[in-house]
Amino acid sequence: MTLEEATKTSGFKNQRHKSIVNVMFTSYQVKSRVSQVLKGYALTPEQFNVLRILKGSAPNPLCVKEIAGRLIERNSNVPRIADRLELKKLVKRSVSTEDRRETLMQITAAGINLLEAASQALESEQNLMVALSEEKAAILNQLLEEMLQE
Amino acid sequence: MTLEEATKTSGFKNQRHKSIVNVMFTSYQVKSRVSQVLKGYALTPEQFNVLRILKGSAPNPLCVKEIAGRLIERNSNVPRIADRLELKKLVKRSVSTEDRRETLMQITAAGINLLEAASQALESEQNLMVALSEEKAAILNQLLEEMLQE
DNA sequence: GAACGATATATGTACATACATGTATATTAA
DNA sequence: TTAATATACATGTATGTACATATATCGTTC
Repeated sequence: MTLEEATKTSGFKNQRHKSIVNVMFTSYQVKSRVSQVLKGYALTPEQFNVLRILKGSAPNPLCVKEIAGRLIERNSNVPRIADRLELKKLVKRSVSTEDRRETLMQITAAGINLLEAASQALESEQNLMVALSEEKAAILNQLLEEMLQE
Repeated sequence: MTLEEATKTSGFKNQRHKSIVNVMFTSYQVKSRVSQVLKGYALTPEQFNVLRILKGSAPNPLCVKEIAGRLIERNSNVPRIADRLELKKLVKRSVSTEDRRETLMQITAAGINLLEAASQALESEQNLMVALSEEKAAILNQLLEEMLQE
């Protein structure tokens, strides 16, 4: 499905205006496909990202602030995502002894197992999600980064 | 802020993998900037989009299904967005006489006024949001559309 | 070391998405 | 024409974002 079909709109003021809508549309499509794959593991994209960040630092725990700082969506409410992950026993929480204000989070063995299975599923779907050559993907990345400069 | 700074990640498996994260990151940044501008008009991006769609068909009303079909985010819950717009008297709802299952929505004069003011504000911020030439924006659009093909 | 301001996290509320289910109306089939 | 099915919308629940505020702890200053 193309952007125009999706929004039933053909009148963009200019290419830059179209880029704004296009980036949001493409992001939505990609995120939907990611969500579908993760649903098989009962994970939301946000929960998956928190697990991924925690695995990156395992076996060392990370504090909530550190996790929030690595998420794309900066206003994600890490304590509440953590609530759900803890209920599923995918992470453990503890109070830092160095700074008792900090809540440390650590991925559990069950969390690592689930994350690895989900990651593998996502990886094998990547070809379906991005129909671009490496060369074109590199150009796309360049343009996306340029887009946000001021 | 670049993608790598934002996510504190430098290890993408390949350019296509990076494109996935990059599209979501750029979309989030753009949507945040749009939200900021719209906040001055007490509108969320979703409310703005519904108003924009209704203005496109004004003075003819549209049914809920039709509006939902034109939104990027397909699972948006139009009745609830409509609730909020109606509270602010920006839209009117009525039952269709042709098919009493349908709820017709129509933008009010107040809705048109607010939409036009907000649109103008967004337009004048567009240069801040998209730091691309028209030529590069056209290439970006081409690549984004190619990305989703199967 | 007590008071003050800063910081880390938690929590409350409004809005939104994702999806299941309920309800009214329309359409189709028997 | 009635019964079954489909459609359009509304509503309930779980999850998440955005943002304001509360609470505990830390660091600093007097």
